[in-house]
Amino acid sequence: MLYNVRQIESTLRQRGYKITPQRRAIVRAITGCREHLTPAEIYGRVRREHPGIGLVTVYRTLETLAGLGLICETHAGGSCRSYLVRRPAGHHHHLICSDCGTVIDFTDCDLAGLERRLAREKRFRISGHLLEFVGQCRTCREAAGI
Amino acid sequence: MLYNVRQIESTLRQRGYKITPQRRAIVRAITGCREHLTPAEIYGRVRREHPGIGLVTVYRTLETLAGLGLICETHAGGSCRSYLVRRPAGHHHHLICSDCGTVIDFTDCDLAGLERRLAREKRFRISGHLLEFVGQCRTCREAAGI
DNA sequence: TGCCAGATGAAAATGATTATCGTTTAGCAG
DNA sequence: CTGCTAAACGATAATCATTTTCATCTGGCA
Repeated sequence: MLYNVRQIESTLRQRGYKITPQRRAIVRAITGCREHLTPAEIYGRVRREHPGIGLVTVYRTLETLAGLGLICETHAGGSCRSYLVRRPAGHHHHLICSDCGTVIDFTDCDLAGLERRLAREKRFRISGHLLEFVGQCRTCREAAGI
Repeated sequence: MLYNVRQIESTLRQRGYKITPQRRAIVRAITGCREHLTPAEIYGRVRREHPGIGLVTVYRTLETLAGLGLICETHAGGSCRSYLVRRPAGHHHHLICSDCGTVIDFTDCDLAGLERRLAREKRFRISGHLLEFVGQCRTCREAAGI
């Protein structure tokens, strides 16, 4: 289950954030795309229908949305640059295609056992983890095979 | 087991890379530190004993060393910026303290089952994964507790 | 309808990384 | 030991993502 425009706007309102045309456009761009997008890509899409918007506004809005847990980021795929992204609902991870950049989410990671063991052995209080698989998606594998 | 200066220089030589005083200094800085370092930090350390060195050389050398698998990177801790780092020997992961930045390596991740399942379900050919735990190390936990 | 805190956009600052290019040098051949 | 050459270096500038600043604008409430 992914958040839709209405849910995101409702959350923003509840937390005292104003609903501006810019924010609406950014939220629509993000929810309207199946793939993860960089801030620059989101800026490009939003500009089509909202030419006056500033890149700064995109950054600010993404930060706000990420802070509210409405969108999330990736780190692996190619360069480590902060890839901004879509909307989750709860704990999840990414499966990233190294060729085309498609990102697929998955939720069940089953790291509790490992986490417990590490916490004990290394004496850490573990608060979270980052897990990303990188590989070649079906489409790219078939394209490469030809 | 971690690579030492001699092993790294030997690998460089074998692959046809020249051993320059700058590379020596960079390798020494990296192997001489228990923690992960950013390119800027490495630059700072190397400059102490080799003031004329350029930051560009640090970047070039780190790229070379990473390409040869002699050093590795982190991504999680705080900002996603590419954290350059120490030397591994084989597959491993990181346990990062969110307070002091200490990085501890661990090797056994046991993700084979999950990887197989994802490959089957999502039709990916998985080539690698990134796994990092973030938490509070013993020292910082005790310091915070006081 | 008017007000004002919060939001915006332009422009500039910052910080990391990469590209360019003329100079230097490691390491090999002689 | 000496000279040669490809590789490496350092200074500088360019690029690119992100953040800061600040004057102006506006969503949403009184």
